[in-house]
Amino acid sequence: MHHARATLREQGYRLTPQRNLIWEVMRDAGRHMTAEEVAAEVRRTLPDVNVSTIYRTLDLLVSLDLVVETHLEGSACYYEVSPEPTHHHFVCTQCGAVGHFGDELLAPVHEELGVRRAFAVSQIQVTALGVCRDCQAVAGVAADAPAPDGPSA
Amino acid sequence: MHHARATLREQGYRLTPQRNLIWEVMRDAGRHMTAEEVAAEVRRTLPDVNVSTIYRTLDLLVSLDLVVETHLEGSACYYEVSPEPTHHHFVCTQCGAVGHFGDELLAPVHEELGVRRAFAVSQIQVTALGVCRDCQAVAGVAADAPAPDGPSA
DNA sequence: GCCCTTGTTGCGAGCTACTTGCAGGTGCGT
DNA sequence: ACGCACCTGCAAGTAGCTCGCAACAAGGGC
Repeated sequence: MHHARATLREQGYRLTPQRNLIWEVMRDAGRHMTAEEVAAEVRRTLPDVNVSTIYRTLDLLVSLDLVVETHLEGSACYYEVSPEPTHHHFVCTQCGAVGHFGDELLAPVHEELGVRRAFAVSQIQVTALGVCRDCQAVAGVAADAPAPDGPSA
Repeated sequence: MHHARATLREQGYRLTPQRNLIWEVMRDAGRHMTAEEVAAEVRRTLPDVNVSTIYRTLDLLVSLDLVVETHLEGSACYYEVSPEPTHHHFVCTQCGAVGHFGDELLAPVHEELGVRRAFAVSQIQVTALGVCRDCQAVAGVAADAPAPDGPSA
């Protein structure tokens, strides 16, 4: 639990209340968050934390492998505490629900790139977009009245 | 070769010089490009094409499945003419070289999501980051003098 | 070939997500 | 307790993209 603090200290970085809090927020959330969301959560405790501090700290945590950065769909970048084991995301384009699946499903990709093409893979980013079971059900019910193609939320 | 023009007309969109040119640029490039790069190339022929036209046209081509949108690393979004068959990218974080691999390597992922989790996958975006064979060779040679941790370019 | 309608374009302002430079503040080694 | 190097808040700046609007032009009808 104090893993991050130890790592920071070991690397000669200072333990500030902001860094502590940002780390705790990420740990407690246990899910991917945008920098904006992290900021909002952090400010419930320390209202004056600046967004540049959030970005700088997230970048620092990423560089220490304590946090990973993911581009799900959309413009913003998502962060979450480095998961063990590695996993990937699938996102429902209708309700935004996010699920996970394990890296072992990418074994053929690792095999092809690593072994056959001599490419040293450091990271694979995967995002599957589609429609989740629940939204498929809703779409089925709503099929009588065809939905407009814009998002309804 | 006039595939895009036919598709546009069929869907009731107008064939403008800008749209023609943007499509030709994409086809001739035969690689992924940022909107910025497309704009630069387009302006060699039509200097006054506005960036909003580039974005609108790229969005249109994406919506017609003539072009696909990909988030490689970095902030900008990349576009390329829809490849048949579907493929994914791996990017060398040192030299920026981009390679492709086929969607069939993701069969286990399709299986897991589609069959076992009832998630209707519409699109999977995969980007593998790592170091290509050539840069590994360079890194090996340079290993005598350890590199600083900041980017040197 | 010309006209008219309506889709398209260029322009400029605006927006989101993020970065940077700097002056003042603070963790922590001593 | 002290001091200084690292860190923070602030505000201005940037990249990449979007939007509203008025002028323009594609292409169907004649």
